[in-house]
Amino acid sequence: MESTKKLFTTGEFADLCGVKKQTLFHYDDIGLLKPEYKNENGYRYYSVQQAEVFSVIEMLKEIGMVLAEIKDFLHFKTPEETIELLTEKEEMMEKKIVKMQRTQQIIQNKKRQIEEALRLNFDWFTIEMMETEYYVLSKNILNCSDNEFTKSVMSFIKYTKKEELDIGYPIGGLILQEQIEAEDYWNYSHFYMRVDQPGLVQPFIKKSGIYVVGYHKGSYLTIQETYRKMKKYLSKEGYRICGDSFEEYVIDEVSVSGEDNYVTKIMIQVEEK
Amino acid sequence: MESTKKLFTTGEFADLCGVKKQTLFHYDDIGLLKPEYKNENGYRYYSVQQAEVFSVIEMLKEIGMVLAEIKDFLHFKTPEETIELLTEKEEMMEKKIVKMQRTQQIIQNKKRQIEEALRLNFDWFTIEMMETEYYVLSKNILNCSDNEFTKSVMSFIKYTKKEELDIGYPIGGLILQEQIEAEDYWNYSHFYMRVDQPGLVQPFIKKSGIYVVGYHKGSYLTIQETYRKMKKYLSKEGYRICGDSFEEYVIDEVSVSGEDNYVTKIMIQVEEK
DNA sequence: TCTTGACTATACGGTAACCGGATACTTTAT
DNA sequence: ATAAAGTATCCGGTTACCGTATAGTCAAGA
Repeated sequence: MESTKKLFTTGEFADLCGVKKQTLFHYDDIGLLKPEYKNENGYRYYSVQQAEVFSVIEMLKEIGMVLAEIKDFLHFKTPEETIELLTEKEEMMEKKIVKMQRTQQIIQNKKRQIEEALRLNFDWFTIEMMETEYYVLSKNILNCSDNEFTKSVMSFIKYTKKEELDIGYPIGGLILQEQIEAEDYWNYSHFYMRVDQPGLVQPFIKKSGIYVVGYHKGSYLTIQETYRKMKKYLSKEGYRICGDSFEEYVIDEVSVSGEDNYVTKIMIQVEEK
Repeated sequence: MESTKKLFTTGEFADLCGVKKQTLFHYDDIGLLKPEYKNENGYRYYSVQQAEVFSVIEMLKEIGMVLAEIKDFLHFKTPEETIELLTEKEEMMEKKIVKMQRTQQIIQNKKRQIEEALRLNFDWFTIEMMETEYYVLSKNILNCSDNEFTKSVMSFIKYTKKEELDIGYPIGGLILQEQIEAEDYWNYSHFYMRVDQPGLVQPFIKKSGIYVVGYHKGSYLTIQETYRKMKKYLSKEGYRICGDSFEEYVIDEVSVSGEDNYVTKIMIQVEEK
């Protein structure tokens, strides 16, 4: 709305739109938003309406269109096409928002994980009552070759990505009771990832019950030390292992530098002797 | 979790992470994510843990950190700092989400506006009962100079931006009853923008009542034609203008090309003679 | 009317975070 | 041993600008 053509200079218009003059030069260059009028010396003058156009450009940018697309759109448009595009973009926005909310949840979970890790004492073992938890498992990787191992990791990680199962919980490794007893500590049977809701796919269930919980600090190459101490602790306290071992990196390269500072949480179901 | 160092080639790792090899080369170049091991021929090999690091990098990117920042962060980190950063970024995410939701709302309103405009007949006038609506107004711009005009538009638009009042409704122009009667059709008294909730600031109120509603197609320079027709219509139907005129561009450069296709909605409160 | 200071345009270079292609070399499976 | 598939490096290009230098222009006051 304006009474007569009252125009803005590039500087004013840039200020109005909250951008640099450069941006307007650029938009002029690529033909996205040409000033209403250019005087004989090349001075640009913009109208109020163009501020509306500018804000639409900003909006379309925000929903992920590149300038060239926006230009095309603003050139060949009918109200119907505009509605169509807006509808399409509205859906994209929705997806983006959902993705960001998921990321937010991941951040929260990671934070909680680190906070928990900060509060704990690595040298102690505890016996804890644990609730049922649900996991998705990778293929069986017991005694597998390097090649099969890499393939399994890949397909598992890609699977969790595709299904959007990663919500900030770490990837865990499952070691069967047999392997623990045989001191075959680096022979995982599966990878796992915790999921919140039992969901569509048949989940693996970590039974509720009493678990020994311990933390190993340092590279996984030295994890046998912690397992040995844990076994000693268990026999002293009168417990016996009665399930598989769940291993999770609770502190890894993400939050500290160097393997020596990694922390692995170990959980094994036990029973009183 | 892994039993022994089983490594991925660049191609495999890229596939695993869902990116191009180029990205990994780039991250290696800038020192953001260096492969665990490089053989004598320069072949890169990545570990499973690095996939975790990669996904954190992606997350940090998503929340708006540039690679250099991410690199710094991943280098000088303690769990405490990680938490601090995550907390900060979590808030940023929240704001971003809110902003996107606002954009979504704007899109919805624009769509509705265009849809309404598509359904209407430009050549008819109607008498409608209208509910109370709330507006924010610009400074008074009656009889003002070009310079004052531009200044007022600027401060008004900047104000609506700052206060985030623009939720997809068009900027409107208010013409006082006097001006309408004097056929002084381009002398606006204020700009306005409709707001949903009465909010903090003292809003201007468009009273509920009966309004004549008409649409002008074409440049605002020819709007007097529509006003004349409207007046004729009103006297024929036995109505008299009893309020100011509210003008809104319902179809502008945003959805069509060229002033000739613009559509201005005109609303004036009336009473029976 | 002239001067001065604030503003403007153009041109050129640079930035981030990659992408794609060309070329030459390695690995690996047969 | 050989071929197919994969890899590294170099180089240029991309998008949406930002900064700076230079030169020209505008507008307000003396």
